[in-house]
Amino acid sequence: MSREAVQIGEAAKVSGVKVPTIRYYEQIGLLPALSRTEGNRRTYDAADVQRLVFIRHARELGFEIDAIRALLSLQDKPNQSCAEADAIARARLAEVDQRLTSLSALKAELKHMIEGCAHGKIAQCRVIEVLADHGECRHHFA
Amino acid sequence: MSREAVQIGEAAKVSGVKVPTIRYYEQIGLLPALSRTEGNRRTYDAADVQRLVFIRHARELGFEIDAIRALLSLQDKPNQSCAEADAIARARLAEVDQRLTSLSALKAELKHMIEGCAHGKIAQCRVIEVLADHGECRHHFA
DNA sequence: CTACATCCTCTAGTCACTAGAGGAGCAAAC
DNA sequence: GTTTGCTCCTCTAGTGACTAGAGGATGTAG
Repeated sequence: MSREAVQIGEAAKVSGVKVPTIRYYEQIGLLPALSRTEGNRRTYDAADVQRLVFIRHARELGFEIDAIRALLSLQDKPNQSCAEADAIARARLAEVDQRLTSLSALKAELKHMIEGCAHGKIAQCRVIEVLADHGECRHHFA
Repeated sequence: MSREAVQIGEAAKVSGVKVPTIRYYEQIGLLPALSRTEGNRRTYDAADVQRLVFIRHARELGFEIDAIRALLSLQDKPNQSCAEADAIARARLAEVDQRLTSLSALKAELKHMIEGCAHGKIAQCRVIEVLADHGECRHHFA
């Protein structure tokens, strides 16, 4: 119905992506060429804003721009076979799994640190010790 | 006993921090001024290597350089109160918790996508949808 | 019609590295 | 004793993903 097209400031407010970042995303080709007003201002319709929200979420979750680009390319051609999507999804899943493992370990360590700190001096804290000595950690993070 | 002083390559191998990164850390003052050999080569004793391991772990776990600098400064004056270290740890814990929540949700959706993809088209996958619409997510991440 | 917000482009800065050029030190092989 | 080859040195520049600022155009409200 309504051709609700907003300008960049409103798009930023709604999507949660900052104005210069939106322009940056356009520059690197993460957003398609946008329509402009007479006065050369970018306009964003609902789909564009949706795309921005998607990008923000993915970035917050630690996806790199190239991974997001891949996912977006899938979104743009939704009738293809799933082989490609499957490959991308599996790769991301592996990445996510590894991140989860590392973060769980970190969480345990941080809790431990805070508990240790509750009653003492740094000399008794294990923050540094834990991070310096932590034997079973994984070297390759992401 | 042994004044085991190694050169940068060995220090890198043992600590898991790359050679140029070690030099970079020295440059930004994360490592103290190092002793050099006659031929101007950096030498690292056990404590230096320990410090590098500590830094690597902290970086892998998502600590920023400034946070690490703070922790190291605490390490260097270990008789002070823990308040500062505690604050740093608590801040990280909150962030890590949030990240864990988001990643768990994403993992579920990626699994769902892979399952869904086994028999269908991308149109039936929910990853993109989920990332675009995810309502209960938090905007302010770090 | 003048203020003022919002937009435009462009360049440069940030963080935490990473890569490369060009050269010196040092150990062993010929 | 010199040549091969490895590790090291400094220095500059490049990366990813933004972020900040200059300087100017547009669009709206009083």
